[in-house]
Amino acid sequence: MVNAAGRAIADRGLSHVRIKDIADQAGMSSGSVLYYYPELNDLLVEVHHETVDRYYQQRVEAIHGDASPSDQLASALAAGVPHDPDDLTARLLYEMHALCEASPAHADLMTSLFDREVALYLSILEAGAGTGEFTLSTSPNQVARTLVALEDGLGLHVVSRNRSMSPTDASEVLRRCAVELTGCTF
Amino acid sequence: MVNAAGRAIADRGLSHVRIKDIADQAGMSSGSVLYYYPELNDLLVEVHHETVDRYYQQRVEAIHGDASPSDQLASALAAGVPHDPDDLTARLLYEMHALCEASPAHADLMTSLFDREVALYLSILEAGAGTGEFTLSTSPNQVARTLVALEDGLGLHVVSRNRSMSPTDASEVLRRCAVELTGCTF
DNA sequence: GGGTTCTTTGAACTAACATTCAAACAATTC
DNA sequence: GAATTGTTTGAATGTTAGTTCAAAGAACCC
Repeated sequence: MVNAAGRAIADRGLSHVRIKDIADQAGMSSGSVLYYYPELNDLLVEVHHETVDRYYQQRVEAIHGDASPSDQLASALAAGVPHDPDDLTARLLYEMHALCEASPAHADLMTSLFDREVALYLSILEAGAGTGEFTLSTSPNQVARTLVALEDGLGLHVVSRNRSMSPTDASEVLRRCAVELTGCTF
Repeated sequence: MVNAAGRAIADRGLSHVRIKDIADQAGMSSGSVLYYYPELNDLLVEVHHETVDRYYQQRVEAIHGDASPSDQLASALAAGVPHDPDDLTARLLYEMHALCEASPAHADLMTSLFDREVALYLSILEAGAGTGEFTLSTSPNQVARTLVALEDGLGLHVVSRNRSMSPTDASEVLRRCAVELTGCTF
């Protein structure tokens, strides 16, 4: 049902989604949706939660097979930008940003994802600095925050279908910036 | 009236704004709003247009008084991230991103702002490369696109009130990244 | 099987807005 | 100043989607 809600939101947009849409996606009636979520925002929070977890998990798995920090960085970067403007997870994450101002629960989820992504990069960067593969231009934390924020900006343009920023363009911008900040050549 | 609509949207959020809200902000009745904009989306496009123009104008003016490319870059960067999560213009720009998938008019506006911001950085970067103040790590276009996308990512977190990314943090991340990509020390 | 609780449904009800429009009002033209 | 055109209003209407709820159905327990 949380998945159904996610699909419905990605389909119609967060602001236009109806209870009926969620019910249809889940193959049930709107009464049943209300039965489980009398407070509809609770459902949105669960969708957000699942989306954040799924996204973070994807990123962890993306670097899982790689041994060297350089390879890990390359894999992390490749997974950092949506390859497709219709990417469900990416679209949901951006939609959810709109809810963060009004709802502390959503704000916590967004902040926690940011923090975890930064921590993920941080571990790669510190490992690479240790082996001498990377020569960081500034503090590891600063570099990690830069990469995460850059990913978010690039992803926003990809998902919004900016014609001057294709998924390929975005990957390339991110890669080049990472090369510059880490001194690592892939 | 376009201004009134902008205020109403920033107040209540794009998805919750009512015709009555716009009418109230403009000091007229809802009938009058419909009289001028039978197709309400036309009004949203005008709001977007004005917001994009105003934002770009602010950025041009921010660098206006500076003679050297280094100073111009510093000023451009300082204006590149909202100082306040409630910044009206920044909030509107992010709200409008949501409309770009469905409406070509909005998509054009977003793309045109991106292109103009890139062009603005490009002119500064090429000037600085000419005087030898900057040593660009990669193509000027690549650097310009990186800075604009990074601004957008940082701004998104500031506006969404990410507790791990204050306006001050964001400015610092942007500045450091620019130092690295241009070799310019402010 | 009878009883109890949990689920599901969809029709009826409600609330919130958008939209229409006749009438009043203001401005402009000749 | 009469006529015409442009503007504003707010009450009436229509539409959409959220919400309630009684009744039916399923699952479970003794």
